[in-house]
Amino acid sequence: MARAATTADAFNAVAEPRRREILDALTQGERPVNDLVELLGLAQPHVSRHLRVLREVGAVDVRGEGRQRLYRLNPQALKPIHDWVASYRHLWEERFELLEDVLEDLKDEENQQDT
Amino acid sequence: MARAATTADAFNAVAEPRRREILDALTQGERPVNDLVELLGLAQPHVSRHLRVLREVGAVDVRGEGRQRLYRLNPQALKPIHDWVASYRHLWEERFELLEDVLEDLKDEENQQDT
DNA sequence: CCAATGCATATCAATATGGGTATACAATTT
DNA sequence: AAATTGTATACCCATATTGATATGCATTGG
Repeated sequence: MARAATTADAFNAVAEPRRREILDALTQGERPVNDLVELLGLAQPHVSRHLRVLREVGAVDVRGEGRQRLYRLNPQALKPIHDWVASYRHLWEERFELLEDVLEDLKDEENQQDT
Repeated sequence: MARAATTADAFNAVAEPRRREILDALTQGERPVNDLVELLGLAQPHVSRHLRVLREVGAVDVRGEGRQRLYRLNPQALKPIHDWVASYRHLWEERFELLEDVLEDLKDEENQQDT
């Protein structure tokens, strides 16, 4: 048996650095393929391929706009990853650091309310 | 070019479900290989192989104890993953849910203080 | 209607995976 | 010292990946 398909789940899809870059870029908002091609400095077919993988695990959505295809982030697909690692967090963080982070979360929360 | 090695980084190492199971098991504490063999229901050579990958990315440490090899979790190796997904968290969570989680974190924190 | 633009897909190569099985090695026990 | 237990490593196979390149298809412009 070979390694699990990259489309098997978000864990596999996101193991590829370029795909993480794509997702990172999409946090800025919807983008057509060529934007990503430029941003990543990859050949267009590669970007399309990566986007396909991301689409198959539900990490991005597409929308046709004229002859462009606009890709948009679908962050919920990353939740399983978050949930899994999050359960390890207390193991590497000391108590005080943990508290700090929680307080930071609260601050972030407030900032968002202002937005 | 082929896919990145599973030992390339924690992202790749952890993309394999069995390796996540191993890490999950190790949250309970140090364990010899055969314990994991039983827990996972995998052949011993496979478990050893998975452990090697996890060792190479720093996710576990080993210690020889008699003829056993005791593996222990090294959770800090997962921090990069956490940090990456965490930045997406606010994108999938609604404000109220976020607040709830923060409160839950606080509660967890208190519980740990009691431990 | 034909050309051009924006993407997607197909194909080829090189690679390394994960599982199976056999075997080597190390520490213990008898 | 020989046998046993606990692990690691070597080798085989089938598979699917990433990158390159060429090509197909759809939408829009002239």
